[in-house]
Amino acid sequence: MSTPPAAIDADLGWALGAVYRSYLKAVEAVVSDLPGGPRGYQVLTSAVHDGAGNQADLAVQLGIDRTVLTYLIDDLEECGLVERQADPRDRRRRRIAATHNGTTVWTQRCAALEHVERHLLGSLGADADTFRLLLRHLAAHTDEFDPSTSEAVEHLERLDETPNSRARRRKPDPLSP
Amino acid sequence: MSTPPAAIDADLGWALGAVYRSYLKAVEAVVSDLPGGPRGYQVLTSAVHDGAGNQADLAVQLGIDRTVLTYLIDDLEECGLVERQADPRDRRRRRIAATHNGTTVWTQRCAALEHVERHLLGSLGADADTFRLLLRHLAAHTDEFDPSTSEAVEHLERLDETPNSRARRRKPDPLSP
DNA sequence: TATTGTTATACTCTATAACTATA
DNA sequence: TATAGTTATAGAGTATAACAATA
Repeated sequence: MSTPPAAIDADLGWALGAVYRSYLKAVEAVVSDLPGGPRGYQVLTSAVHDGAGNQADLAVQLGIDRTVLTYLIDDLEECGLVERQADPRDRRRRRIAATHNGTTVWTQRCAALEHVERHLLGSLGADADTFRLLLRHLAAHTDEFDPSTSEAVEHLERLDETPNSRARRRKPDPLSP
Repeated sequence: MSTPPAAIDADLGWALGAVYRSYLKAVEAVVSDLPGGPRGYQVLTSAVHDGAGNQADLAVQLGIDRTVLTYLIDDLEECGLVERQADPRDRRRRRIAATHNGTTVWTQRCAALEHVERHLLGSLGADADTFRLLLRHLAAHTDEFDPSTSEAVEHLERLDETPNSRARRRKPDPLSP
């Protein structure tokens, strides 16, 4: 067999996953003692900057379920990094605010993360800033992408409806092309 | 409070996560009927291109445990997409090869994914190719990054050893800056 | 009635340990 | 003895459903 048309290196999803895993591994040393690890740090970031009005919005922003966020904030609050403040205008809502200690901890970790990220993007050389810029732009515009309106699905030939079974010991139907 | 120094949008980890989640959501419609979803597709990609010599290498490449890969290949094999072939030179090793059907399915999905990815990166305009290039470069060089040798950890002020407790109902020690 | 957040519970996904077979 | 792969099991992570408080 000659050179394959597109090896796994060409797969955008694989590359995204590989870089993301690499990032998580690199960052672990800096934030592993925070409850929730990298995600706990992101909650702290949002709290320091008053990023989200309430928990529901914050959960969407972080891509997690609101019930998961409850436990996460519980731990951060018990560590004295953030605190829940009732919104006087809507007493159902809770504003997540960083404590003084939380702000100090965040500032330190943020500086350390800058070093890690610089190292992580080091192989890009002068293009590291370009990558940051493009990635930030993408992240800011993800909500504009609606898969349901994509023509990619229509492009895909119709397949027999074989629902994806993740159950381990179930014999799946063979996929026909 | 004036403009915060660095909101969550500036966080590289958040941006990576947001884009990665967006990718997974976008791709789901194309690969959801494959066992393992996007990851099953990646195994199929590797199988089509003879990407990994054995399962252990493939597991490392995909960032998953080898025991997880076993179940994943089980399902793909039962669907008739890949098959395990014993390596004649080391009969412990199994080569994961795509079946004829698997190659056909992969070719179709790969074409559909191209559309999804183009749509996903659409907001970057002409810079989409640049982003792909930089991301691929990063993914190819992730192994060069060793967090243990990073100066970022030394940059971080020494903290009391407060191991990260993910247990839900345990009172964690308060973090001192 | 709808929404925010919480809690209990069930489910999914992943990792650990022990095993077989090959080297 | 060490390694590749498998299996059973335990564990971590996540989501579903029911609830209380507020709108």
